[in-house]
Amino acid sequence: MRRMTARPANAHQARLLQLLRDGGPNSRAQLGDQVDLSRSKLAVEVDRLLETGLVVADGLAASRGGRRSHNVRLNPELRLLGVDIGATSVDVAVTNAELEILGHINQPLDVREGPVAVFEHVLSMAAKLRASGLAEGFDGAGIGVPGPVRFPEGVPVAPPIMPGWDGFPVREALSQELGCPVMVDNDVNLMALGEQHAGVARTVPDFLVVKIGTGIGCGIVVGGDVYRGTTGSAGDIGHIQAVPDGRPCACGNRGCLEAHFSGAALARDATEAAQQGLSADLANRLEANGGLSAADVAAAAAAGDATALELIREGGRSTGQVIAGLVSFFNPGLVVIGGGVTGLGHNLLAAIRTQVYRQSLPLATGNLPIVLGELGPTAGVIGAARLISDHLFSPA
Amino acid sequence: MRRMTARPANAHQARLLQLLRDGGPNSRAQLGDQVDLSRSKLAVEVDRLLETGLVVADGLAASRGGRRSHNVRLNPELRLLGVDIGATSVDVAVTNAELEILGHINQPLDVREGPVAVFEHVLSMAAKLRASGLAEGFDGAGIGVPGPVRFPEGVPVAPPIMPGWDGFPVREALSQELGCPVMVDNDVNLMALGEQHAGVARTVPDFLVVKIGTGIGCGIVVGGDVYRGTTGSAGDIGHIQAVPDGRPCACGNRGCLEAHFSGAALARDATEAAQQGLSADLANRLEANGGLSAADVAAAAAAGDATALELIREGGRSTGQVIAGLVSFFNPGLVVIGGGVTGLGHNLLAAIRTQVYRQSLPLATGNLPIVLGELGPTAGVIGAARLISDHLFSPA
DNA sequence: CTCCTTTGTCCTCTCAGTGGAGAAAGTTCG
DNA sequence: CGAACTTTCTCCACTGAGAGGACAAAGGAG
Repeated sequence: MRRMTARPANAHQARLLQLLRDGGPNSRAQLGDQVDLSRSKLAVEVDRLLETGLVVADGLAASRGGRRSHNVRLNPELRLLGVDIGATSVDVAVTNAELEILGHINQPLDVREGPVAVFEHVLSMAAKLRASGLAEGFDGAGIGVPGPVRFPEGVPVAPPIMPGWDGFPVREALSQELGCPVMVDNDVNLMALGEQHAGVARTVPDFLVVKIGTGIGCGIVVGGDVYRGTTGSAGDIGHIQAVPDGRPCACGNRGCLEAHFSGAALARDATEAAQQGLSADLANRLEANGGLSAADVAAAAAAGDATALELIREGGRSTGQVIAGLVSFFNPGLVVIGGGVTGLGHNLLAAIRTQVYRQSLPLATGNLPIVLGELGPTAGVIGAARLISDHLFSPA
Repeated sequence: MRRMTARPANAHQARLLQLLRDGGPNSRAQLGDQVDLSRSKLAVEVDRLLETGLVVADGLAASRGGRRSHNVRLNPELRLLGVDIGATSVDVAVTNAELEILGHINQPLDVREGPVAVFEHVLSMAAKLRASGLAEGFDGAGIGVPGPVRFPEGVPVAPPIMPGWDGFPVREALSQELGCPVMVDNDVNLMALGEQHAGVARTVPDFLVVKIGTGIGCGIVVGGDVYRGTTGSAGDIGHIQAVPDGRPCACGNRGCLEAHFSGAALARDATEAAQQGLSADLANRLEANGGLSAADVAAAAAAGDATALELIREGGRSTGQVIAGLVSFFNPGLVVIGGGVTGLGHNLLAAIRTQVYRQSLPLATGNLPIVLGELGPTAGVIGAARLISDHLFSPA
């Protein structure tokens, strides 16, 4: 289904669209306060945007002491698709042009089933959202995948945990299927974009987002822009050595952060502890569920289980150790912790904070907040919508 | 002594000045090939630059098959001062506007003597260069200091190795003394700027420069611009933990990279080895000089001394360990090794390379050159000149 | 000497954008 | 209720940056 493909004709229009996206419906006068254009020029550009259909009239605004102004807003019919493909599940959401989530579906799915199978699921999830009346079609889609991406082309490159995706033309294929522009990025970068747009990082130009899920990755934002590195693999911190001569890792080295702490590692450690009889609580959960996950450890810790708590602390120490190095190097204004294991909550956060504040120099940590992400499981899809919105709302 | 304070009036003029700086004398026609301006517009801007005196006529160019064109060049009378204050010595150089070094003085000097004493030396060195006929005055100066700097104000902040400099208004004070615009930055950032301008990093947008001198620091270039971090301490990698529970460091932690490898650490280790009788060669040098420096270790290694070689290898391993983490995180297109210990040369480089290529993922290291800096001791002063030149050649 | 290429200058035309003036629409206060 | 003040929006003349073409100047190739 083809949709309106209008794009802003110049930087002014792009700026106006972004203001309307981030600030909601607005009057010409208020827009004028923010853009340093003469009223006449502003009126011309707004009229042109109205002509394209990207922007529509939205009634009268409240008076600010004089004549009431006519509001404009982004066309409420516009629909963006945000897709966040994780290692073990997929999130698909529909948003309007203001990036408000109108519908959101999550479904477990192993990314290793390969691009064709995964996209079948994604497309059927998108169809389901469409069928429920949320959208007639999509004006753009952002896709997050759990591995490095050659960003300009939207193609995964040598992704360790998703064999079969290497070189698959994700952007082109989905653009064809959906009939709309598509942008592809690493899932961690999208999480960073999400937290920047609607979460804790709204006002910070330089920050890091550490996502601890099945694996561990890091989103890097420099001067308000996501930094992706030379080959698109920036932020790949899962295989930084956290423990010298530590556990063997799938990558062939020893002591990688991911081998010592991640959703997968934590589940494995907990299972081991349960089997060795170190924790009755964990053993019970193991027996009840036939397996243990990070969520079980979180629950056990919340119930006061010392072993679970120690596992979390130990993981926080390893993670904090690595983050401390990144903080010294990058000197961010904020560190956001997110991903599946945010369920571990403040126990984890406290362990990470302790380690970072102890190991980095005061100048770098002096005024450095280390916080949990605000958006939880929606960070990825909001970031995906933001990604494509930035693309659509930039000069053609 | 006051000099011409003309600045480009717009972005076009700034761009032209930068082209003339980086490409040397050039004809209007050739400039036109590079700037996407109409010939008429270009002529107007060049004429205005000629009026300001920043640019002067430079005779006729060779024919390109038709009428010969009139060359223009940056005013050869322009003089920039590059100052690189290290922990134990100071470099001062004079360049023309094309950043060619016309004169260069190095002088040992302990930065801990404090800003007043150091600037006395710097000013007298500048006066010496002036007296030798290289300059009548300076149109701008760039200053590098061995510690974090609040860049916009040009003020060192909480510099560990230079007590007494904290908050000293370096930029303002020197601007007053020299009567010209001054910019101040971390010495490692200037080294990065230098290698970017005239060294190995000319064509790479994202790269790291690791400077191993008395301490260890890292310059970060993102998208062609130096990244300085939130508080100006980005790249401060000397206190990243390289060896868990390793040697105590002045910062209060243990196992910091700087404690295990740096000019200072290497000299100390070598002295220790000599005293323990592990190396006859080093012992001889110790006796001859009354002390050992990194240069002695380099000489001993070159002469085949196994102990010296092992010290270098061990240091390279620690450094490589840390760099491997940075490479995974930052995914640079190039890593440059520089600083005082480049005398250790390829032994060090080989050890670093081995460690990095082993520990980082192939996607990040696949096409990653790790090389020694090209400019040696001039990188800092060239970078300093480049810094102030970028400032002068940007719209006012 | 002729023809072609390159360079530099001049002039006109276009168009984005500014900065009013003034009309339209509301509020406040006597 | 009306007068005075505010705010919003539209219209229009004016400015200035810049493009682009015509043409002159200067040189090379044959």
